[in-house]
Amino acid sequence: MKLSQYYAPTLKEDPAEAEVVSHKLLMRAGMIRKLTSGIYNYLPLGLRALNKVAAIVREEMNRAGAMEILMPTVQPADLWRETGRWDYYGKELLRFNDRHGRDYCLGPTHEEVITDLVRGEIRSYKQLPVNLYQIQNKFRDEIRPRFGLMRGREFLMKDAYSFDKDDEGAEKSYWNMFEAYKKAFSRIGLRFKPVQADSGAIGGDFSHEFMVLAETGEDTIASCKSCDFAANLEKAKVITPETTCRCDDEIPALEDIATPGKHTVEEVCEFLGVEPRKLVKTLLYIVDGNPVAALVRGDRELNDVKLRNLIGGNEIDFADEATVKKLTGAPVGFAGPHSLDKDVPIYADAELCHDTDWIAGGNKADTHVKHLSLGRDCTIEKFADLRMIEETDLCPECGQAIEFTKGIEVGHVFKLGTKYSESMDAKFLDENGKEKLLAMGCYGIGVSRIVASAIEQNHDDNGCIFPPTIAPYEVAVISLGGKDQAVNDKAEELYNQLISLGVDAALDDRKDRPGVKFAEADLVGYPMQLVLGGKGLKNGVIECKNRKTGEKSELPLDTFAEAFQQWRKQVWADWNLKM
RNA sequence: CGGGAUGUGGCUCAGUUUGGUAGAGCGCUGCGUUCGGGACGCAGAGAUCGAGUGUUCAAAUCACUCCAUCCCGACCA
Repeated sequence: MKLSQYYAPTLKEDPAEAEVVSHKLLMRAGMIRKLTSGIYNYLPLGLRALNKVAAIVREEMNRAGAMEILMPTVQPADLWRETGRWDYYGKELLRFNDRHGRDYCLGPTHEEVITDLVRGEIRSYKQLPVNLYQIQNKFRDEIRPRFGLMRGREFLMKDAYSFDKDDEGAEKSYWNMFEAYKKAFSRIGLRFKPVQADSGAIGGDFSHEFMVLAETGEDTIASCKSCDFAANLEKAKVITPETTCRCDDEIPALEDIATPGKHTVEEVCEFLGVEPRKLVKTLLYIVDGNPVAALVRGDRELNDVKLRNLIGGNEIDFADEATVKKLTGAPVGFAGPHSLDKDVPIYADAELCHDTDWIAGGNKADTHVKHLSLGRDCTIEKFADLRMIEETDLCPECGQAIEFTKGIEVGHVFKLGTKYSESMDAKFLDENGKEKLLAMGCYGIGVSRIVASAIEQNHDDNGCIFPPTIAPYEVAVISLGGKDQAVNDKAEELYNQLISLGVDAALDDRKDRPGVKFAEADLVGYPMQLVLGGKGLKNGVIECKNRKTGEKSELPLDTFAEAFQQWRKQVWADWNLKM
């Protein structure tokens, strides 16, 4: 590629719309341009990086035995109605009609289509297992797209679906994908971590997310400093130390206390002069249309995913003001567990049975109660792990200290079970001639998001620092010849030589001043830069710079090919990558 | 959807308070000088001031409506 003829419009200043580094640099380096909110054009450089990521993912998928297919972006509503997700999926699903008024949507994921594709075709256990994948644009009408490629509405994704004859096989497929993901992300050059995750709306038995470790990550990971444990915050179990249950301790009778205008835990504590840990926080939720109360200690956060999973619900939301008033008889801020509407089941965090004599809301305006006993004064449906893990908590697996880090989710693997095969009636005959449901798994990788997260993880003040495996071009040959044709000719010769060696090389043969070329090479983030000037040519050397380490040295021109390969090996080694 | 902000040459922004000739820097074109870390001089091109309606002799500027974008929140296989 010759830069003099290339389309890569760079920007000197950060675009106003960009907030995070990857977005700013992707724009500045001329790799992407926004079309509209959350939807981007890929320019030549950006597309090349994207394609390189896709190529690595494809190779690892193929190597793992998956087979590539391509499904449509437009999907008929009927399939989504079969699984119930037409109603359930919500506004994220972009729906529209064709000229006949039939309902369609843009595919945010393809469980329905793939299941439809294989049902009827897979009739025998002898055809199993099968793993099919595609690399295709997805569309999700995100409530709030942001951060450029990190959370777009249209984005490139690799999604794979496995079909097995039984649970054991499905689990094998799952771990097979898990390993393939580790290989792919390692090859790309990312620092990442697989973490336990909630399987969310897609359902299923268990699931892992692959997180790229970066400050700008939208997710928080709790990981153990001593063992392998790592989990998304919403998934992380909290182990409550075993102590005696104190719910039935003898304590004074329940008593009202006036707390005029004190709604929050903080206000109540300050007003009464007590520690938040002596309060019971009562939270009212609506789960699939039914009211539910959840109790956590005053100084804790409720983890609503845990609550939802405990109840086995789908949709969970805070109760609105009117509902709270109806259930408690009081305005928001005074809910308590002792005199709630009888139809509201109460779930309490496990920690709460280890103390008593609580302060809680009074279910009356401007009133709280003291001397509350959960055993005596209320009916608790169940004590369970309901709270959010905190950094001071101990590892749920080994009991050692944990830490919180930020991560970007670039991959997610799910063991689905028979959720979709059941609703879509995808069956086969097993060894005994018995009809059985296909055991499924699904596995996603955010290809475009990887490009952004690679930049989040690897950049400096001057621009991107691409890992050599996914850089748009691995090497930039920068000619500083100007009017000195001998230098320009030699630079072009070296560039051609690199190409014949099978290296993705770019030649900066533009008429610009050296400073401009250096600045842009750093901005785009070619992992290797080769700079040829008049002096170098005279001395028979070309200068080389490792973008990652900043290290500069010289390569002899007479044994260039050999010297280059050696240097290249070193650069890859600095990335911890194998060629 | 709730809260906040912004919309002025391709880009970054000033001008709006107090209505009166549409600006700067970067980028772009031409000429010249310069040429190892985003050069300099001279001369140029380039704008329905987000859209509509209204107030006014006069609107980028005031009022109303709408649209778009960004940030915070809820949401998120």
